[in-house]
Amino acid sequence: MAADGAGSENAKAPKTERGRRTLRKLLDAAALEFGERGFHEASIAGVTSRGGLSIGTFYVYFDSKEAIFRALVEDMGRLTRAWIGDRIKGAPDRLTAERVGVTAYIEFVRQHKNLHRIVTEAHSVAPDAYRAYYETFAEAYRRNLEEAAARGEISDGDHEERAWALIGIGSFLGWRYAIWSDDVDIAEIGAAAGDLIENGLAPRPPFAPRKAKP
Amino acid sequence: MAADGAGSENAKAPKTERGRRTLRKLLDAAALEFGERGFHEASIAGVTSRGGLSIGTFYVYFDSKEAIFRALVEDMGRLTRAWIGDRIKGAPDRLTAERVGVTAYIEFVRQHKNLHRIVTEAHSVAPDAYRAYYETFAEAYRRNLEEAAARGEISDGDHEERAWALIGIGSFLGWRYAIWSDDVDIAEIGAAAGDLIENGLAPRPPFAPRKAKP
Amino acid sequence: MAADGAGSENAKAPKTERGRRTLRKLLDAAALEFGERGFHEASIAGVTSRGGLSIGTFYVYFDSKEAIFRALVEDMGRLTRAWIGDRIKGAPDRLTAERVGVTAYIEFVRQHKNLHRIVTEAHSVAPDAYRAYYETFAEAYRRNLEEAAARGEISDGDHEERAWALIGIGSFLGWRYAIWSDDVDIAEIGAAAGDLIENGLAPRPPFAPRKAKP
Amino acid sequence: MAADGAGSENAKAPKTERGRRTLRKLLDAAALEFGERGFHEASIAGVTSRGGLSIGTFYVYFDSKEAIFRALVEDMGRLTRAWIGDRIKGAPDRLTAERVGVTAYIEFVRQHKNLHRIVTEAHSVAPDAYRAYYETFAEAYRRNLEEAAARGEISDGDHEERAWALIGIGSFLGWRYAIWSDDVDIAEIGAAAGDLIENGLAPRPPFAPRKAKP
DNA sequence: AATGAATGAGGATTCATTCAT
DNA sequence: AATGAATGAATCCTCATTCAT
Repeated sequence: MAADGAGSENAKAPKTERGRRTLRKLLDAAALEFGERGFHEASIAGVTSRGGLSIGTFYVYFDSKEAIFRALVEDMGRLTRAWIGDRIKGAPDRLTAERVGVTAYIEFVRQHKNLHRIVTEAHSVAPDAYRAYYETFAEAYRRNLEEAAARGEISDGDHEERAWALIGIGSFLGWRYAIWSDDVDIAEIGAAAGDLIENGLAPRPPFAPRKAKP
Repeated sequence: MAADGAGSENAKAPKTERGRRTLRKLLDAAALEFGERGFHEASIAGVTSRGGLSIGTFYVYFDSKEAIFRALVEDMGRLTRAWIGDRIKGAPDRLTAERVGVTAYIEFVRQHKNLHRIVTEAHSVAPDAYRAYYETFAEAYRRNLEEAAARGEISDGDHEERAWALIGIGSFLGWRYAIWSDDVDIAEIGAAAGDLIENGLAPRPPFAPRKAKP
Repeated sequence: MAADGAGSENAKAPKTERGRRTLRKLLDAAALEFGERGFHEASIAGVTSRGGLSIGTFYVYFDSKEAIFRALVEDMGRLTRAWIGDRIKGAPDRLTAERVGVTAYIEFVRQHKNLHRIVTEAHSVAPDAYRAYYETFAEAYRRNLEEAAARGEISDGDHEERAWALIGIGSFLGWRYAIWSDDVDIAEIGAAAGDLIENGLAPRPPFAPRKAKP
Repeated sequence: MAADGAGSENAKAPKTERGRRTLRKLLDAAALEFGERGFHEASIAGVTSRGGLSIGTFYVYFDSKEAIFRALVEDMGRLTRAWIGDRIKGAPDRLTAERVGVTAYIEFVRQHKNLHRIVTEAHSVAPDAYRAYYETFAEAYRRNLEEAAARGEISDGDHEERAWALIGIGSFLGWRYAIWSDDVDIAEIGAAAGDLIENGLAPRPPFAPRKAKP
C-alpha cells in the first residue's frame, strides 16, 4: 500500500535490512491509523501498536507526527500517479485518455478511501505538501495537454488553468461518487465526465456531431 | 463579515440587544481566529480575546468549539450563495451565467480567503456541514442546469454530476488562483474556464465554430 | 517562605483574591518541590499536588516549569537581601557590617537550605536569573563599599571586584558550613571570616594592631 | 584537553591501543558536549557523534552518562591543579603565591570556560564529585596555609575556613571576569584580589604601610 | 571492538469545558 | 449576562540504556 518513502527527507534512512522493514511497517500502519482516525485523532501510539512496534521506534525513523504524515502524502502521490499512468498508457489520444483517466481516478479513490482522506486532510495539516501533491499533478497534466494541442487532438487554450480545472473535476467527483456514496456505476460517471470534458455544456449542433475518436 | 447565525441550532438565541451584539462579536472573532489559525490551532481563548470577551461568555452562546465552527460554515454558505447569485442574476442564459459565475467565485474567494479556508477545513472537522454546504450548491446548480437544458441552452446530460464537476472546477481554481497566488488576471481565468465549461477540450472544426452565444 | 512574585513577568497576574491565594500556594509548593528534588527531578504534578491543586491550574499562572523556577529565584533574592539587610542595619561601620553579614548569611543558608540549593541550580537552569541574582547583590555591595571608603572606614580599591570576592567567600562558606555540614559554631566561622575580610592574610605587626573601629 | 581518565573507576580500561584512542575520543567529545550544552541538555548521541562513534560504543567504555561526567570532573581537577601548581611553584612565599594563584586561576578559566561550566554543574549533578573536587583543593590549600603560618609568612587563623573562603573568591571572580565577561585586564584583577587577600579591607595606617613582599 | 536498531518509562504541556460568583 | 479560575484527560516526544549482530 505504501512505497518505501525513500528519496524523501521526511524519514531517516535505515542502514540495515531490518531497519528498512521497520520503516515500511510504520508507513503501512500510519496509513491505516491516519486514514481511519484522521490526523488529529490519530496517535503515535496507535501507529506503533498497529505495527507491532514500540513508541520509541517511531522516533528512530521520523522526527514528528507531521513528518510521517508528509511522507505518507508523498507516497500517496507516487501511488496515484502510477495507477492513473498505468490505465492511461495505451490511450490513442488525449480525449480518450481523459475519459479513461477520470474513470480510473474515481475507481482509485474507491479502492483507497483512506489515502484520499489523508491527502485531503493534508490541506490543513501540511498545506505545502498538499500543494506539492497537486502541483506535481497539474504540471504533468499541463504538459500532456500542451502536447495534445500541438498534435491537434484538443483545442488551444490556457493549459495550466485547464489542468487545475480538470483536477478539480476529478477531485470533487471522487468525493461525491467514491467516498460519500459509491453505488453509482463508475462507467456512467466516467462517460458523463468525459463528455463534459470533451464537449462542454454547449448545445450540440445536430449537423456536426462530435466523436470521441475519429 | 458574518451573518448573525440566527436560524441555526448551533448558537443559543440571545434575548436582548446586548446579547445579539455579543453573539455577533463572537462570530466575527471566530471567523478571524479559525481563518488565520485553522480549526485545530485556533482556541476558544483566541476567539474570545479577539472579541474582547471572557472565555466564560463563549459558552453562554455556543455549546462547543465545533458548534461555532458549524455556525460559521453555514454563514459562509449563505454569504457565498448571495454573492454569486447577485452577479449571475441578470445573465441572459446559462452559458453566460457560467462564465460570470466562475469569475465571480474566484473574485469572492480572493476577497474572503479566510472563509474559503474555513469551508475547506470543514471537510475533516465537520464533514456533514461540509457536505451540506456543497450539496446545497449542487442541488441549486443541478436545477439550473436542468432548466437550461429544457430551454435548449445547454446540451442534455447528467446534470447532477455536471454540477459537482463544475463546483470542483471553481473550487480548485479558487485555491490555485485566489489563495496560492492571486496575481493572475481574473477576467482571463474566467474566460478560459468559461470556454472549457462551454466547449470542452475537443478541437474546434473550423467549418462549424462554436460561439459563446448565438 | 515566598514573596508574592508580583512585579515579575514570570507569573500571570491574578485578578481576584482567590487567584492571589492560588499563586502563593504554587510558589510555596514549588519551593519545596524544587528544593527537595532539584529542578530536573521535580515535576509539575509534584508541585501542584503539594499545593492541593490540579496540573491545569499550574499553567494558569505560569507558562512553564522554567518560569516558576525563575520566579522562585527572584523571590529568593528579595528574601535573602531582606534578611541580611535586617541584621546589618544597625552596624556602626562597614567592617562591623561585614562581620555581621557573613555570619548572618551562613545562618540564613542553614535555615533555608532548599532555597540555597535552588539558587545554585539556577546556575545551569536559568543562567541569566542566576547572574541577575548575584549582580543585584554585587551592585549593592559595591555601593556600600564605595561609601565606606569615602568615609575612611575601609581602604581604597576596586570595589566591584571586592564585592564579587566577598560574595564568593559567603557563598562557599555557606556550602561548606551550612549545607555540607552545619555543626561548626557559627560565631566562630563569622569571626574567622570577618578577620580575613578585615585584615587579610598578612602577618600582623605586633606594634600596630588593627582595630575594628577606631 | 582531557586526560585519559585512567586510574578511575568511572571508565572501563581499554586493552588495546585502539581502545585507548576511542576512550580519549569519547572524553574529548564529552568535554565539548557537556561544556556547550550542559549536562541535562547534552546527550550520549551528541557525544558519540562528535567523536565519530556510534552510540553502542559509548557503553563499551562507560556505564552511564553520569559516569563519563564524573570522569570528566576528575580530569578537570587534575588539569586545574597541575596548571595552578605550575605557576605557583617558584613563588618565594605564600602571599606571593596567592597573588600569582588568583591570576593564574582566572587565566585558566578563561582558557577552559567549558571545563569551568562542567565543574560548576557537577554541583547539582554529582554533588559528591563536586565536593571531592573542592575538598581536594581545600585540603592542599589548608596545608599550604598552615605551613606558611608556621614560617611566619601569614598570620595565624582558621586555615581550613580560610581555604574555603579563598576558593570562593577565585570561583566567583572566575565567573564574573572569565565567563560572564573576559575583557577586564587580568593583571589588574589579580592585583586587586591579591591585595584583598593580603590586607583585607581595613584602612591602611599611613605610618605602617604593608608591603607585598619585603 | 564496534555498531545501530529497539525500547518504554516518564513528564511537560494544551485547552475545551465547567462552575461559582 | 458576563466573568475567569479551576480542571484533568490526553499525547507528543526524549533519550539513556540494552542487545543482537
